[in-house]
Amino acid sequence: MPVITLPDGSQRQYPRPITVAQIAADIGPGLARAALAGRVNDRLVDASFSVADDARVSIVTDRDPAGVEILRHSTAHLLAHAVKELYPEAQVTIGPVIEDGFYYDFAYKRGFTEEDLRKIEERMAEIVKRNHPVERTVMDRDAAVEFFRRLGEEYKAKIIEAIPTNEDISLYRQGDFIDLCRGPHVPSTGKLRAFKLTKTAGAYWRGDSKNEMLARIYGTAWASDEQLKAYLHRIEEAEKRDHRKIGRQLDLFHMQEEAPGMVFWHEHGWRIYQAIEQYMRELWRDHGYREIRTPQLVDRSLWEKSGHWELFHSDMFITESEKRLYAVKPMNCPCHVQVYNQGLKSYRDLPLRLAEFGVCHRNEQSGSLHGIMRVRGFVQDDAHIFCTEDQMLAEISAFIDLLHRVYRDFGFREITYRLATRPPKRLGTDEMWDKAERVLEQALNSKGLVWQLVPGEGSFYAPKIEFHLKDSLGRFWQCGTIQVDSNMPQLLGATYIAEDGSKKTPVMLHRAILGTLERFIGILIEEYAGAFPPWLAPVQAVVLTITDQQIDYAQRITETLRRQGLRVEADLRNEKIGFKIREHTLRRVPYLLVIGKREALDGTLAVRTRKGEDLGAMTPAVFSERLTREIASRGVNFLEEQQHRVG
RNA sequence: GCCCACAUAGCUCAGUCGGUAGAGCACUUCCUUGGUAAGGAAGAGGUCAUCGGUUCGAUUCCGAUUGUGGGCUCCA
Repeated sequence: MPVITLPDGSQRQYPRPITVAQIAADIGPGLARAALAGRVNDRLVDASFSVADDARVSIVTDRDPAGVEILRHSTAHLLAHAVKELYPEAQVTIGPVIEDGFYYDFAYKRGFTEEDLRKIEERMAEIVKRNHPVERTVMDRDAAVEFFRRLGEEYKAKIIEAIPTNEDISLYRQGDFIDLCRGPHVPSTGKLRAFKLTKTAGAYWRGDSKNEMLARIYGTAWASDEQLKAYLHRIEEAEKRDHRKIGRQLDLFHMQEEAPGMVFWHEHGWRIYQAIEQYMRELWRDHGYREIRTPQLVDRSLWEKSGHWELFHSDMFITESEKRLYAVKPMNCPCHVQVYNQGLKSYRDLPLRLAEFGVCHRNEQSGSLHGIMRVRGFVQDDAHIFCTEDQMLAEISAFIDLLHRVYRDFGFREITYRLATRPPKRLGTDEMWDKAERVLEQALNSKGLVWQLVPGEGSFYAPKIEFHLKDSLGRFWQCGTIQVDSNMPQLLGATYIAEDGSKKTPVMLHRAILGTLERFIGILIEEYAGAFPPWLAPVQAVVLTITDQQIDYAQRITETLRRQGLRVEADLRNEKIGFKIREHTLRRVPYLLVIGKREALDGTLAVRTRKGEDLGAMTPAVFSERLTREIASRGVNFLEEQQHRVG
């Protein structure tokens, strides 16, 4: 006699065990149709799940985020079902839900083509029409292994073998297709409607590059066609913000075949770059950092001492001169230790913070290059803090505060925090790693941050906190980092004289806020879709003449504004004003200063923003004063606020 | 590095079932001096990524290389 408590608090009693679907039907026919699954005492279950005891039950529909996840998961099964029907030789492996969709990996003699995708999609629609019930069965582990072996599904068998032997395995069947799955799933294939296969890709079996490549198919699935359409539209819009596209449109930089993974910065891109450098320099100055500069090429012996030669070798560009081998520096840390090592250091010198816009090169795998986000030549806003163990926590904490301040100034709200711990290939003792990981964790917690643990992803010399930002397509990129390292100072002989006169090894904190200027600017371009706030905009204002009569006045004004440190250009071309407005609006110039007969006569400017607002006429002095104030406050346009986030 | 796709004018893209190419924008010149998102006309511009193969003939078909894109692995 189970008593069922519904989310609204109401209770229903049934004479015998009852399924979630029956409860839904008992509540109403609409809900019965909409039911995808159930939640019984907070556990997600199939609609066919039978409730025997008293329980809290809610019906999961596609209005529930968990319901949409179930849709996506079931659509992954639908995809596998279709693939097995069309390509029986393909073996199924795994098919998880991801953000906005799902994928499924198949072992097949070749990758799937666009043509295949169309066929598979059609077959999926057909299976939906057949409306197969989706049924759950349970098998013991060994029987399940045997079962999939007999089907020729070696990968599934291997997956199940990894599950403890005494556990039961749940299988889901729809028509002739059976897959291993924890579930839950939709009650029948007819529930799946709004989906689309989006792309194919290769992916290693078990995510290990030593293993064979599988053929992956990505798809997206939604509760309704409208939602699917909205999603596809959102992706299309996001692609317009691609930094590579905008970089070309705004003439910020280019890359070319002869220098893969290296950026040719053009004047306008370089202005953004310099604005950021200048900003960071001021911050360094105000927070006790000392800026230095170290060499590009360093003899192999230093890299051997630091461990790079052994553990980072394939990432380094090596060059030879007079029978000596040099590496182009992939990191600045060993060089910074050399600067530290000049002269005796006392505990009184600590913490010592050495900063550099460090030009580094890494021979990244060709396949991982990506616009200016992932390059081979880059500049880090790098610094190394040499300190005692007692000072670590305070330094890390101050660093996180500084990073937050910087990200806020650039307009970023959403930061993802990850703690990456010791990798398999590493330097040093476990005690060192224990201590280093602990202090990073402590710092994160003391800030009350929500963070994610990523075991094994630290660098070879230290664990790290990673600060990630999102690009326009929602892909995460690590920008900031802080790493606690006792290895490097020891290997490179860094010491200080402690209070008691003994020689001690300092701890070294590796840290970057932007990460690399290249990646950071890439993210920035996508965040603002090229419409930079005035303090970063390569051109802050353009003076536009209406006729040739105003050329002299326009040139005078432009010169005046430039002398005040503003990035101002003049457009004196013999073109109609509408044409010029259009062009500079498309270039996202924050302010357009129109000069016609009236303005020339009054000694004013007609100010228009890139959003199209008319700010009316003002004198050059007033405009300059307002813009200067705005730049100093690092605000977005006085009329724009945070509108870059919308649309 | 691996899987798949792609590479045509400065940009965005058509096109050639194998007979060496076309549009729009941009560019140059001329006309136009026009008040807030494209004024008009003419002109110039391409070894169809590179190298090789097949062919009477290759930008087109095949192969390799390089680069780019989407993923995977790796990473800031």
